[in-house]
Amino acid sequence: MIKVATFNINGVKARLPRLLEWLQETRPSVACLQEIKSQDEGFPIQDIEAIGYKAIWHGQKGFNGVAILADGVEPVEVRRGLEGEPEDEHSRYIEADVFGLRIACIYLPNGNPLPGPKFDYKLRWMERLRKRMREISAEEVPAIVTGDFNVIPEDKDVWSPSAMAADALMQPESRDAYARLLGDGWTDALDLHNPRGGVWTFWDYQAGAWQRDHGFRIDHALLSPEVADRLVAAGVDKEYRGREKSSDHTPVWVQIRD
DNA sequence: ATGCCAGACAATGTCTGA
Repeated sequence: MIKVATFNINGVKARLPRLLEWLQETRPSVACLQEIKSQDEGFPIQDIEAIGYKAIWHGQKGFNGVAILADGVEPVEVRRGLEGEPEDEHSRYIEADVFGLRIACIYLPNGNPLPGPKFDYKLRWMERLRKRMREISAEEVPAIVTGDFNVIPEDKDVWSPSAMAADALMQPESRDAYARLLGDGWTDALDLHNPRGGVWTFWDYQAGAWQRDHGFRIDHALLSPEVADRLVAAGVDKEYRGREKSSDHTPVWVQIRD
C-alpha cells in the first residue's frame, strides 16, 4: 500500500518538530509540503533524512516554496515551475516520479484581494496548471496532483458559504477552473470518500476559527484514472491542527493499492 | 469597516498570507 499525503506546513523551519512527529507517527510513503517559506539552502534536509526520508524541494525567500519527501527513496524530479509565464518566480510547483507514481505538489495562489492582479494571477496559474495536467494525462501515467489548491470546490466544503462569499477561494471563476480539472478526468479523492462534505483541511488562526470549527476544504488530492482505480481510502489527520504551534492546515492523505 | 493570528526578514515594523 502506498500512502501519499499533502501538508501545507506554513514554515518548515518554524514547524520542524510538528513535521517530524507527523512523519514518524503516520509514516506516509510520499509527503508533499507547501509554504516551506525557506530558501533552498535553509531547508532542513538533515533532520528529514535522519528519520529516513529523502526529498527534493523548490524554495524561495520568505514565502511560498514546495517539497516532495519520500520514505527511503529519492524522488526523481520531472520539473519545477509551470510553463507559460517566464517572469513568474513564485515557487509553487514541483513534480517527481516516485514509487511508480507521478506526483505533482502544488501551492496554488490564494488570489485575495479581488478584483485585482492577485486574483488575475490565480486564474492564469490555474489555466497553466490545467495545461500541465492535460500533458500528464496524455502520458497515461498513474499520477496524483496534490497540495494547497486554495479553492473551496462547493458550498458543502465550507463552514459558512455566506461568510466566505467574497473570498477568492470560492469565486465562481475559481470554482469553474477547479471543475475543469475534474472534467478532464481527475478524481477529487477526499470528495469521493466524503460526498456530503463537511470535511475541513484549514482553520484560520484568527477569530477562534479552530475552536468554533470554522474551517473549509482547500487541500486536495486529484487522481488520474490509473490511480483512481486503485484508491483504497482518503482522509484528514485532523488532530494535528490542535497541537502546539500547529500549522493552520491539516495533512490530507490517500491510500493507493500497489 | 477593520483586525483578529502567524512566519520570515531583519525590524522593533513590513510584507505576505487565508
